[in-house]
Amino acid sequence: MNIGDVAARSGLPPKTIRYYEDIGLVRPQRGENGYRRFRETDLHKLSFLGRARSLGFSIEECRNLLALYEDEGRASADVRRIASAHLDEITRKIAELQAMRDTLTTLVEACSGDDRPDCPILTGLSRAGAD
Amino acid sequence: MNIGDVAARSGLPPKTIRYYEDIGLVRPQRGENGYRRFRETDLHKLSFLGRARSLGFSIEECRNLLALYEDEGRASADVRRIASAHLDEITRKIAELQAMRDTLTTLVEACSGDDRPDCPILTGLSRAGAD
DNA sequence: TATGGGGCTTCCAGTCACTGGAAGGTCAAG
DNA sequence: CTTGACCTTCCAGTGACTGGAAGCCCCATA
Repeated sequence: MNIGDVAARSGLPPKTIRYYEDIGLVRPQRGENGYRRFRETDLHKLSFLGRARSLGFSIEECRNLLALYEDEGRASADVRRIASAHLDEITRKIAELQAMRDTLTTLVEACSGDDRPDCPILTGLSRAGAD
Repeated sequence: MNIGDVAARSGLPPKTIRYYEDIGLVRPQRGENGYRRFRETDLHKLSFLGRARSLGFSIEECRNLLALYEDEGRASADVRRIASAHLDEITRKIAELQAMRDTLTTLVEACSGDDRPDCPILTGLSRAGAD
């Protein structure tokens, strides 16, 4: 398979696949013309990476997950540890965003949104009081 | 005020304040020794920026908000429009993170997390099925 | 007056995970 | 033989800082 084929089948852009090779996540072979030649296992890896990335795992986390994926003697505890840590991080981010949303919702609802200059949003942003 | 003073009073690191000057968000004066000299209005702007950033507004959004903040003839509708768009974006991100969390939670709960290699998390990441 | 320490300056490089674009080689169809 | 799609590499840019180096400046103390 050429890069375009794996791109279509994995859902990843060719640029991203080249980048993943650059950083050592996949190691496709090369044809005589210099083109990358991907095997089925490469495709599986890339699909795995695409799904892990879409769940928000960082590249380094993906690298570790991929290593465990390929290690037949792994302990599932190691996988679980990575996933749990990531889950905590996601939960933290959700809480952070919800706090932003709550504050912003209050401000937006208080703003008349007309052609007058008075604006509780700007007041809220400029006030030194409690956030 | 020197940069250390505004940093302490605004809560922003000196590096960030210099960066904000670089990109034209603040324009402190300069003393004879080359040091930045901040006035109270500069401090207000920086505090405003700090709060807007902490609510997740991008730098460009901050720039626009700051311009409206300083424009006595603004229409609050313009402020509200920016804030509402940002609110929508936050809501979208929360939904995205919650979808990740749901999927991940299911996977993590299904994983025994012991020293055996079987792992539903890895299976979930490698399977071609519906996400 | 020397010196020490902290604060200030600029500039360069790195972060993360790509993404865009330029310049050029390769391949299959018509 | 040409056209156009595909492939290659390399360089630069994104956003919003952050770290670090090299070098002034200022003040207090010995």
